[in-house]
Amino acid sequence: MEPAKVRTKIASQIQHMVHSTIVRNKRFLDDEQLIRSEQLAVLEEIFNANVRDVEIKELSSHFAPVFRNDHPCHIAIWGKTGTGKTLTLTYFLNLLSEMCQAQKVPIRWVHLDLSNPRPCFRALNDLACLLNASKRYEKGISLEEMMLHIEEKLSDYRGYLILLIDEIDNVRHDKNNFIAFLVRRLPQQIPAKLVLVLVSNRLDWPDHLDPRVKSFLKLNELVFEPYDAIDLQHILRTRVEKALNPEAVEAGVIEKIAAMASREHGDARKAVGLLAKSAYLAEKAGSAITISTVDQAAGELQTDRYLTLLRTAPTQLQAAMAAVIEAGRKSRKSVIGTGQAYDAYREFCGKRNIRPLTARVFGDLIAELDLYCLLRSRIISRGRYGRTREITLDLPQELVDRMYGMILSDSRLS
DNA sequence: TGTCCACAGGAAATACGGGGGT
DNA sequence: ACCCCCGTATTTCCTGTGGACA
Repeated sequence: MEPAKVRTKIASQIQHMVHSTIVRNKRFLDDEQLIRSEQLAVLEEIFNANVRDVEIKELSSHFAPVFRNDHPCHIAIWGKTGTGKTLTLTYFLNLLSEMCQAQKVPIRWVHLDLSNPRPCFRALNDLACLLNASKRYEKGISLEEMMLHIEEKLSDYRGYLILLIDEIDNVRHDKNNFIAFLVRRLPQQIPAKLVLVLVSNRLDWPDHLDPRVKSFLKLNELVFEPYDAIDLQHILRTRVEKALNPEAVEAGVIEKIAAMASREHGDARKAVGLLAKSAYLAEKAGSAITISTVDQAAGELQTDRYLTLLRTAPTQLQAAMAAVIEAGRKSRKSVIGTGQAYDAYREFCGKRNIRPLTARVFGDLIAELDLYCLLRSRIISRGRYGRTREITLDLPQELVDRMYGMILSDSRLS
């Protein structure tokens, strides 16, 4: 085909895609891809629907002293992942600073995101960067100097300073040092009115703190409940309007996704993920999103979860899984005993040049796989023929085959 | 009723590895 | 750079167990 024709053909295909598409704006199905103003727009709509109303009210009353020139105390926020802690706080603090500006109250807030773990030094360095107090260091500067940088930078700021510290329990090693700096030292060294907002998904993190630091840490507490089905429906509707062609979403779909998500975890991100997957599947099939599309999408997400779980698992666990699959194929009965599985495991390790572990650990590996629901095992007694674990693979055959293939192709198994 | 199978799974011993101090 | 220490992974050792079978 000559180039010009190819070009018109592709162009018409694209045109077609644009018109027939279910997904209008893919980015609204994934928060990572949204720029800040878009995120806020989404939030605006969600909060207008009274979702997270209680929490916003709590926050408002906590920060109300700001307008009376008082000093609010620190606040700890707890809640599971996907309950919108970060987003709600970002939204709220933006709102707060707007109001403060209107009333000429000097305020500043920074968001220190520790969603992946890092040592005290990194956390401090990141904080310093956010405050424009220093450049990024790999090493070569002591904690002390870093703290001085921060203090110096803030030495002439007299307004409110709000530090939103996300996933604070991710500070490894000398967590005490980090908190102590924020709670005890910093407020004394700088004139600003410091308010810490400490976000975490573990209720028990202050328990590991040095008691001396802990006693200084006067906290107000706020817990984010998981979203319920109604909240999730609001959230999903907003996304459908922004990201999809609403006509392509059949009645009941949103309700179904919301119900599934709230029953399982109440995690909004996962709910939106399910919506995204459904939309993707429907688009591929050229149909609207129906209830059965959602079921299919949920199934695929489940499959993906199993596969990634296994992919990221330690080699020995993979080997154990592969051995169970092999043993299951060989015996052609649905159940296998620990002994057979262990034999298969040794054989597998021999072939692939892995050092086999003892039967004792192998038993623990099986228990772990059971925990992950990758297989099912129960202990039975066969009388004088001994006691053993009865291992069953009751996952769909297709999934088992994919898992097996994935393990074999793993680069760590040479 | 006692025996004995074929493991489970707890406890202690030991090997390993990585971080922190010097 | 080196070593030491400590937490974790693994091994070793051992006791316990439910029920078929004689």
